[in-house]
Amino acid sequence: MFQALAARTRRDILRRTIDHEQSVSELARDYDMSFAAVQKHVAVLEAAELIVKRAEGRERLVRANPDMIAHARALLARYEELWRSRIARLDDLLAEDAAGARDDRGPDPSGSADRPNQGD
Amino acid sequence: MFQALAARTRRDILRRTIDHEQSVSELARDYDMSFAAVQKHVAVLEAAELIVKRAEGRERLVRANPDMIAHARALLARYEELWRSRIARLDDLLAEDAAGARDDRGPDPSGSADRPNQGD
DNA sequence: GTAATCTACAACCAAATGGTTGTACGAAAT
DNA sequence: ATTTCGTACAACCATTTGGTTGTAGATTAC
Repeated sequence: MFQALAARTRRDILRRTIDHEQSVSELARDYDMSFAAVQKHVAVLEAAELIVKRAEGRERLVRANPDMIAHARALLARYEELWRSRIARLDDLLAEDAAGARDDRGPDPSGSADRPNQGD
Repeated sequence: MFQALAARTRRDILRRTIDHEQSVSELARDYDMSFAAVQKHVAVLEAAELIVKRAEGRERLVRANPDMIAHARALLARYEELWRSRIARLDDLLAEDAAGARDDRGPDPSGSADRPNQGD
């Protein structure tokens, strides 16, 4: 699933089909690549269940599957949950430790806001 | 970034380094692949800023960067936001349509919004 | 000092990925 | 009926990916 989300074109297709369902050729029209290439991207998204297809005449209408998007988000949320529970554990340790030596060298979650630019 | 999250081994490294920072060789010890392979995975995660490395003697200690994980999650949340706003728009359209067609006072949210998919 | 350890990096390889063109087939339009 | 359109799929190609081994530089241990 993350593999399916890894290509920009596929994320764009996903975004567009959230808005409203579109046929494969409608989608393909707006990308600077062949119809077959877009069709393969759609197939990858379909295999990951991030979209669903529906036949209407000779067209195949594509729409996003919000359940799967939510699922991806939930997986990442679990990582954040791990992080928060780690902080909670550290807080506990520090609270106990604070009675003894107050050492200012440690993980600094509040100030760890590196620039979250670049890298999609 | 999604590309960096696409490989299971890398997601596992990420999960492990959320818990506590570990050296590259500590990480490598638990995978059935060469040290160099793990090192390359770490490099990919580092390039995506999903982890940061810190030198301590001859070791390189790896820890997850929760800001970047939150960023990934936020991107997916935007997709969900698009989905919700699409629903909201459809509700608006139906409400306007009801008000325009009739000189009736007030929208009709009771049961008329039953078909959010055009032509399903 | 020398040896062992941890890391980085280059060169190489097989497989997957992202793209192409060409072909084929059902549905729609003429 | 013939053509056009929308789709699927195969074959092919270049690049990337995920892995390997080997070499070299630091740092630590003996």
